[in-house]
Amino acid sequence: MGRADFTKQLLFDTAMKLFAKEGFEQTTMRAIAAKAGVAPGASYYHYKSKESLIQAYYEKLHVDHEQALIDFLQNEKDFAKRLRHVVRLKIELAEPHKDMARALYRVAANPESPLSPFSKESEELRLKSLQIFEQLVEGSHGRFHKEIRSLLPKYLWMYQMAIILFWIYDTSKNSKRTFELIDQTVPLITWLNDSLNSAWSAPFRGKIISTLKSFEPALKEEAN
Amino acid sequence: MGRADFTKQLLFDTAMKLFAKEGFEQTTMRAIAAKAGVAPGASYYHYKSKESLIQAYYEKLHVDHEQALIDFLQNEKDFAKRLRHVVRLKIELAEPHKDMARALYRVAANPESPLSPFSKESEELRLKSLQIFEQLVEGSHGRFHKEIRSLLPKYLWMYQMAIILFWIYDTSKNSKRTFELIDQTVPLITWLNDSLNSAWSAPFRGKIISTLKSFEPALKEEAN
DNA sequence: CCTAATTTTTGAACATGTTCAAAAATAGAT
DNA sequence: ATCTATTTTTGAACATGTTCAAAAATTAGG
Repeated sequence: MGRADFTKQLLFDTAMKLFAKEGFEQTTMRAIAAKAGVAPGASYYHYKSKESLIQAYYEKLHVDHEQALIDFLQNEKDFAKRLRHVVRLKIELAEPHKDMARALYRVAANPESPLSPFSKESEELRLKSLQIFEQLVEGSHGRFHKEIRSLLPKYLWMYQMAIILFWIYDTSKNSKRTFELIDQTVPLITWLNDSLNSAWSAPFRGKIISTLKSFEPALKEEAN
Repeated sequence: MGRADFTKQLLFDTAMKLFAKEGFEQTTMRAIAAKAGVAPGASYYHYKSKESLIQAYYEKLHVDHEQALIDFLQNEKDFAKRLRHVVRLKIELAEPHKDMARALYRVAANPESPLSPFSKESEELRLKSLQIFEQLVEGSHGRFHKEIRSLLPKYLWMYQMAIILFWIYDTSKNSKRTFELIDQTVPLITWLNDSLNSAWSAPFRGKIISTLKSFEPALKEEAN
């Protein structure tokens, strides 16, 4: 690890510590640099902005998530249980740094920002996240309508986004309500999915699928 | 109108003009003050922050929305048509200032911010927005399950929030895709609502209603 | 080793949102 | 009208994210 890599890692670690202790807003770039023993400008050599430190964190979060899921997804094959666990785990891992999530979310709200979940710059991370849900569906026992099955990963990704959104605003102790929400919505999703296989839903199935198709989250590239 | 009110209004108008022309980020408080012919500090006497100018805009947007709906809601009684029109109109009115919506959204992502849609400070506006949906449901022909009917306004408000969220990220020309999304999801909502009245949904109805109840958006006050 | 090119670091300077004590304008009371 | 209290305005100063030219450290070639 060269001098530069060392400094970069040091800045990241220092920033994470300070963000956790003081909060994202309250932590100044000067403080990070000072604590790391470098000049303020150094931070900007390694990280494009204060917010890009967050993206670095999110990449790490994703890796941790993926890592922690390997065993589980190999053993548990029930769709509902898989979905519940994947989403709960994401929140559990993110919980200690909630205000970083909020900060990211803030910047991410600007579609032109490179940190937007739909931007070109974050495409790589987005696709990696998607893979988790592809894997989730892939290894699941359970009946899926053929077309639904191919759309499902993207929509489950969206579902996770929605849960994260709820969590960001959730002020209950230990985000208790978010976990309750997951526990209550996962069965609904399963039920909805099962319903789409039932005969009674036939008349509407086509319409639903075409809506789902035309608005499926564009995770790969732009098209207006 | 006293001197202060005049200055306040002048600052608001000037800010809106500059935001529309240059964008929210690109417009500096100094520029607003200069164009309005006052000192920078004056802006902060009348508006707590740059973002609070946005809230002022959102209040105005709401009033415009309400105003423009009066006639329509009196004449059109079909639920789906009412919902479609209310939500489309909101977007149409907001469209010219999309990047202000984005800026608001950004700040709003912090639940501790007074601009958060769930904060105490914006409770008044939130309740007023809710009233539109109460009115919408109230005057609708159509069958509603009794318990659903009382929950519906809040969830339609949430639906509108979701549409706004989509719109914020929508980069299609004139936000075309957002309007398509509205046109396609309104029938789905109607269908879902109708479905809940059907016999086949009986076994799940209780569960759905209790989930809807326990997670109904807390638009009035906090409770963990 | 020595030198030149490249990478990394520095720290002062800049831009902009915001604060604040002092000044100016206004309103109220006598 | 004069004095006092209150409201409104001013503009310099501050905090912090960020930039950038110069300096220092490192690497590569001979």
